[in-house]
Amino acid sequence: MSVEYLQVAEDEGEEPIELPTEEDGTLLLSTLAAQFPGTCGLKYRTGESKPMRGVRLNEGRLNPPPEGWGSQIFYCVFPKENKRKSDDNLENSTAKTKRIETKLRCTDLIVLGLPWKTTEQNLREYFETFGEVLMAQVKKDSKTGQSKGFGFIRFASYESQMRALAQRHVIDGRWCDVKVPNSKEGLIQQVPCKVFIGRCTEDLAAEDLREYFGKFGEVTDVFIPKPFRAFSFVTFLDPEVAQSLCGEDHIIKGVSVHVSNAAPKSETRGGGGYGGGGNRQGSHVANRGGPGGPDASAIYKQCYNAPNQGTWSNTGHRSNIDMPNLQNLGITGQPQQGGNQPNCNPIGLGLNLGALPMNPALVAAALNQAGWGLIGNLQNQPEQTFNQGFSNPQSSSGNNNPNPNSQGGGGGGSTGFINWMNQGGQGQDGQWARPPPQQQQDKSFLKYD
DNA sequence: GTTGAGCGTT
Repeated sequence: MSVEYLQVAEDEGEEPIELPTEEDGTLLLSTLAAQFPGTCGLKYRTGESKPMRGVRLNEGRLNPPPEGWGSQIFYCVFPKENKRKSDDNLENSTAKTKRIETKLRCTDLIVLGLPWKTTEQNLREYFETFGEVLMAQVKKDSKTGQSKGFGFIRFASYESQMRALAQRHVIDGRWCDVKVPNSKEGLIQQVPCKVFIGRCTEDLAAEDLREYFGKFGEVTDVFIPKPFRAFSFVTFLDPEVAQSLCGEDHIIKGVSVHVSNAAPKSETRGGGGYGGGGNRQGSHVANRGGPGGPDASAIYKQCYNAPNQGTWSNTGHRSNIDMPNLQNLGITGQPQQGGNQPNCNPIGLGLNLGALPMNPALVAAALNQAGWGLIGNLQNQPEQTFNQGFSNPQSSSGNNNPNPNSQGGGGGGSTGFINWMNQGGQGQDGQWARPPPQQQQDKSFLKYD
């Protein structure tokens, strides 16, 4: 049998090297990353003066273009870090860009939930797609050599570390969590990644915000409430960047917006509900870790049904930085089979959506408080996981398009819940067009008057 | 040869 090779270069103008493909014609991302550490994908030119085209990535395998790999040269794609160099046409192009170079030290990271079969080599190869891996070890029983199902990794760059911490992982077919050792919640940001953008106008689209704020650091999410509420949220990969922008005024497309902390103004109204529980060290940030309520995570655990190997494969969400780290929500589910799931309406954990006079802004605020600040990202979840209980009659759930590019909350919603949320304007008075099916009628902590 | 929340024999 002959192995097919394709030519890959780090960038245009660089000398390509040949990489072997697999039997099925795909190129393993790990193969690619072995030669180009830090790569997260491939792109290629379809013609002169045409834009680059991305190569499909699915389950760690890069799929050839329809016409095959051919003899053309493919170029590595690297995670966007410090994109722009100089922005002279910018009102706000101060030395801020430098802030994102703030280097924070790396720590060992614990990887929980490894399959028994995963070796240190596997572990290393998997995480090399996030950046240079300095150390990878799988803890084993000293006698039997059997894996204990967890291990440690160490990245060379804090950037990579944050990327790895920012999402859940599927390693050798199993959901795994990456955490800072002995930090209970894993990705608890001491500093919030999310900022509140006030004074937005309606023509400030998610893409505008993403592009503009992308100058200061990688933007992982943009959320614009619908209907229009004159504010939005921008989430950065680097909390330092988010922090550095707080309190500032920025001009985007001629609109002066104000950046501030994404903390909800009213922490907990009336004592009931969420805010109080998870608060630590006086921080009241929107996207701190898990829900404050003690039983919320239990409900999440019950509800969450991680995709099994047979179904997650066609979603293409791996290596997607936009994928929320569900462990923050108390979700540690593994693919589980059978069993009656309880109500999987995530709002059912306390938000009574059956109540009528509810507007999206309230929900957004409540979700924020409940630790669902990443809600804008959840549309990237495989439908069968997130959409349970939210099957929108308008969104045919037979459609399993990967929806690869997160446009934040403003993007073309594809999942039932997001659609449902975004339908807020369709009803009269900006009310929710219709409550989702399967809402729970009991405990409501949200008060609106 | 089994297991599935946790925290690293060096």
